[in-house]
Amino acid sequence: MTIYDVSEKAGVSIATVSRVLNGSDNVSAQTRQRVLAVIEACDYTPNAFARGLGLNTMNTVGILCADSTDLYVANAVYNIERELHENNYNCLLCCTGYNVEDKQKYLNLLVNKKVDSVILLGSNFISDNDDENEYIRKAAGEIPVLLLNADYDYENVYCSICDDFKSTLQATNYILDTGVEDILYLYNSKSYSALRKLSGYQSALTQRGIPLRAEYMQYFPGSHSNLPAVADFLMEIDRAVEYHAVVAGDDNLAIGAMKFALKKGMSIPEDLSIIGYNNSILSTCCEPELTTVDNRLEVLCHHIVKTLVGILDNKEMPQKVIFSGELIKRGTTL
Amino acid sequence: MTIYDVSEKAGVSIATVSRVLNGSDNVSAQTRQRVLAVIEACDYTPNAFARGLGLNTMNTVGILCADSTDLYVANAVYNIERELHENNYNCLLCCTGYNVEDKQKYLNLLVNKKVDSVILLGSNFISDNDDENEYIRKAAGEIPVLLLNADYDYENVYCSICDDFKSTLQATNYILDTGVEDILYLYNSKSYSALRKLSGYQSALTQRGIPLRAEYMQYFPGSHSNLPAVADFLMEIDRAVEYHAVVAGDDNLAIGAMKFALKKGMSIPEDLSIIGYNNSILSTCCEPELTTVDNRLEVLCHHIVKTLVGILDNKEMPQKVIFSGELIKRGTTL
DNA sequence: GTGAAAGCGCTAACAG
DNA sequence: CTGTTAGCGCTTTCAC
Repeated sequence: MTIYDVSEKAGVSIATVSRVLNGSDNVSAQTRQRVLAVIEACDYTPNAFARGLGLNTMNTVGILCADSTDLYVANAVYNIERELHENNYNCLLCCTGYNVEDKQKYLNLLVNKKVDSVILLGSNFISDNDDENEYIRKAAGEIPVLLLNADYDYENVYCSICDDFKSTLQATNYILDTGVEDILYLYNSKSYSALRKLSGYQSALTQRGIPLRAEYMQYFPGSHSNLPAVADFLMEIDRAVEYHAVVAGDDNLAIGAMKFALKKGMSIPEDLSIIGYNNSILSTCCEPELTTVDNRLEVLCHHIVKTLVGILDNKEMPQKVIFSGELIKRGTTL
Repeated sequence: MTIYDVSEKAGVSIATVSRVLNGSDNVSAQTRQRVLAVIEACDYTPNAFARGLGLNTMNTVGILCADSTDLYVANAVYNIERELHENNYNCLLCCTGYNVEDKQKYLNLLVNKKVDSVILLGSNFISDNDDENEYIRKAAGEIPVLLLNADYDYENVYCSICDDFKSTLQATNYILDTGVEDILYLYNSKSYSALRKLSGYQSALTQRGIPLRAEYMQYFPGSHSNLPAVADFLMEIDRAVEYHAVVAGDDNLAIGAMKFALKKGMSIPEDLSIIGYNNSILSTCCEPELTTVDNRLEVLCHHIVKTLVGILDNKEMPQKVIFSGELIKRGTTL
């Protein structure tokens, strides 16, 4: 069933059918009725590929992420997809893994598939070595590139960011205010966003005149999905450093710290205060429940979709928007 | 830059360009070289829409799920996407929510967008009331429909299932073997898969001559993402029923039960044994770690993709495959 | 308000 | 081995 069949049955030209299909005004009520009746009767739907070829779009946007099972990413995907759908766009989801070349290939693939735009989830898509960002600049030459929680200044690249520096600064200060000064910072990523958090931690200490010490900033090299491994890691470094609080780069690491405390027989928060990041489901599954930073994911996602839709609608949109996180105080802090 | 431009610059016809593009043998090495050089030089890529129109496929498959943030679903999406990508397919991800009409609309949309096939994640897409499954039958009339953990017997519908009945039977027996007989079954869904689990629980009891009692099968009406709410729910029904073990429909509910135990001052597993389902990250975030059922998600996903690729390759594929889960024994059982 | 016809960029059958 | 040409199904200008 094609537009020709419909036009024939309705006794009109294909142009007219196309017009009623696309809601053009230039069709008489009668003709429209007749055409609609045929369409209805035949259960006709226009061929999406032909439409794509003609209009040069299929209303599709690509979502790139390293790992969609990451709790933060999974939430972002969900929020973005639902809102994009409301705006009549569909999502091509791509899980690239953390390898730069794979990311490049995948982004390139999406551009070739002619998505209208692409959203990159997480700052791990931006490298410190700007040569490695060439693939992003290239993509931005073709379609708008939207970044969630990554900062990159370039034409046709738009950033929606939560101020991780400020949030971590605030979280660290919150602990400092309780009188605890020996705070371990535990992280698992060296992305832009991750390093901003680290900076926030450092600034908080520095502002109070507390010297920074390398052994208090621990990088966990494994996967943060392996919770017991995080605890084991802390057990290993236990002789080298003594601390009474940990600020973690995400909730997973914080839970690892809780498991560590339990093994050591330390009570939380009396012996060890802990603050996570992301306000994920993990923060309510433990006991006591985790004090954590809500990084306003819904707001960010809402904004990113709004921006995207605006751009594709040829409106002028801000290239960078920064929101503030919020400390959610629960049981793991004094 | 189109195939015409390339053909012109290479001094050949578009057919020849198309041939080298599609790896046809009928091109001399020289000509191929010349064409490839031009393609390289111009950074030419064929127009995906035109290609789609000609071939009637864009190598896209739709993934439908109610909620991609659900831990089980998130894992499924990830595994399927990665494997599909290896087979040169891309994924249109759709989060429908739990409303039947929305599911219908969304599935219909995908068919109209001409995806090659569609994968439905979770048995909540199949209704007991077969009238509500009409949209699935209709879709199956156009493209292969693959079901993850749902059972539906229909032409062009393929099911990959984990035997939830058996797993839950086994889990329940495991507790019964420790001498505990008053076991609460806690569930949160009435999907096919969920009811199979319930059956497994019931069978285990019945086989041992233990009478079934309605108050021992509790349906939690809220969202299983709200862990504290699960605990509160158990507190509420606490006067009505006394039990020393809970078998839960998923890890979330099990964690809720753990929180409940803590509130009540019951120790796990001495006073209360608990078994979850899915072997999600939640099962290792708690203390003690959760005994749970691994429902072989990776295996199921691998199989579903293999089936899908086979079907689209016109191979004969089994319409239903059933795998067995595995009980992962950890700290919440005796 | 309606129709004819020219693309959109590619694939594939057919002819040579 | 290579070129010609007829679609694929729709949108959109341009006449009438």
